[in-house]
Amino acid sequence: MPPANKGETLTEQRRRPRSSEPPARKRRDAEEAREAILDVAERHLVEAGPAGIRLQEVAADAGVSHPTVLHHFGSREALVKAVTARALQAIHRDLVGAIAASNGEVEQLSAMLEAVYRALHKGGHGRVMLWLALSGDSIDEVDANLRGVVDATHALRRERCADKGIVPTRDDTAHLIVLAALALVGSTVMGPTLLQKTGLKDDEAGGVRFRKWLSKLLVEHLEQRAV
Amino acid sequence: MPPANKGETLTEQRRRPRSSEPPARKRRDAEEAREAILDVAERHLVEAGPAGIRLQEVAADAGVSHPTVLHHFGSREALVKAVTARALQAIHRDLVGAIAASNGEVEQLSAMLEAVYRALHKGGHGRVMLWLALSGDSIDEVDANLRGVVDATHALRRERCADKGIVPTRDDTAHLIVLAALALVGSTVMGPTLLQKTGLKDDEAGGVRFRKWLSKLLVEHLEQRAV
DNA sequence: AACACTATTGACAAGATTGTTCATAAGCCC
DNA sequence: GGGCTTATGAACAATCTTGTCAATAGTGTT
Repeated sequence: MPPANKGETLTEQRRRPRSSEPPARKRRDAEEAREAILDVAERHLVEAGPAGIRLQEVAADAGVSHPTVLHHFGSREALVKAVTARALQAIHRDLVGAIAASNGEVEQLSAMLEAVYRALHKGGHGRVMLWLALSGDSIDEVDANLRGVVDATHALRRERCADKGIVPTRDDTAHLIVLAALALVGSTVMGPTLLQKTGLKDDEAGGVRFRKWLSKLLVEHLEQRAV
Repeated sequence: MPPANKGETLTEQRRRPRSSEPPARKRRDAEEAREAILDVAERHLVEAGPAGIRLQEVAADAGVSHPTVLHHFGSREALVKAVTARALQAIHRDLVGAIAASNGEVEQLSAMLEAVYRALHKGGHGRVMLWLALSGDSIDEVDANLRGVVDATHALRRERCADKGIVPTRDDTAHLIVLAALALVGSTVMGPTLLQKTGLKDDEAGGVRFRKWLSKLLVEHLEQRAV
């Protein structure tokens, strides 16, 4: 039968003296340890998604034992929540930074697309967004500002279109943003594959050319009468 | 795992007569059983990705025991390979069907986009493609015909453009296909979320409107001088 | 009806994974 | 230094997951 020995001797066994080597612990500040563990967990999140985060692997990569991870986060689920929350905040921050850096000048649309793509590519942010979207986790922390992006873009656009006497609808601008988001996020995961399978170059230059082409397409539309 | 007892009495135990109820087996043809198991496994693939396929869950949902699944597929990995291969063949078939159904007339581009989207949405094909792309599995079975799609589209386009004396480049057509693929595949996973977070309606009608808008955008470009 | 073939399953095994407990030790304050 | 807080890890436990093995039971063939 599995029970084997009963619990009387357990305390005895546990109190036996340490055999020989005191294995040199290093004690870090709690916040420091949390951040180090989260760094490792985020790499695993990017690579294998939330379901691929294993306590033992994360602990081993962070150079600690897995009970230490549990000590700092309480449970695996709490760790996953913490790492996704931190990753989504980083994505939000990087996206806002990328958009703000290239101020919404139409001439710089190509630069803006490139900056947003790099923000999504760096640190696997695009992958994280798709992992979470597929896994059913909410990504509210990220898209909370999408409405702001639409509104800001639309205001800028109406201002520029006033000269020509045409008034673009907000839905049109919103659709533009949705398309750009789908193209940029998707290309962080399927970009090289799609470029290669359509007969295009799948290296970095090929990606840059695609995004330049995309910005041209969008500018074409922006400078036309907007329905 | 607890060590439990050793194996001397195992044969004895195994040969003990069945206690009471012979639990009524139903025997299916091997091919039939394989397909039934693959159907269940594919649902799990759509829902949780290749890493989320569990032998016990698949077996339970298929109404068999997990050794039966192993009997038919040999190993979990072989099951995953079989289900992904079958899913990718189905995706290929549905995509070719959707593209062929609406013959590449520019006026019907909206209908074609809608048909391709429905093909990607039905049965979670878009989700499967993204799961596999994120998981690093190759999807060669699907995109083998992407080059064909590009070439066919480009031939049709050159024919139509001959009247106006402009010659579009193949790269331009390929970029169009890449953009459409990114938009349609991505919208099967992030579509409603993005529509909602940009302030658009996130129901089915909102999706249709986005794809109609996209077809308009593409037609605008197609009817212009092509660089 | 006897037999061969094989689809099916219960029982077991080995490893992986998460979580608990307790002793230890590192750092900090008096 | 002495004592307190707490970060850390060894050992253990419980469950999950894949895989093996042998017995059982349908199905068709002779």
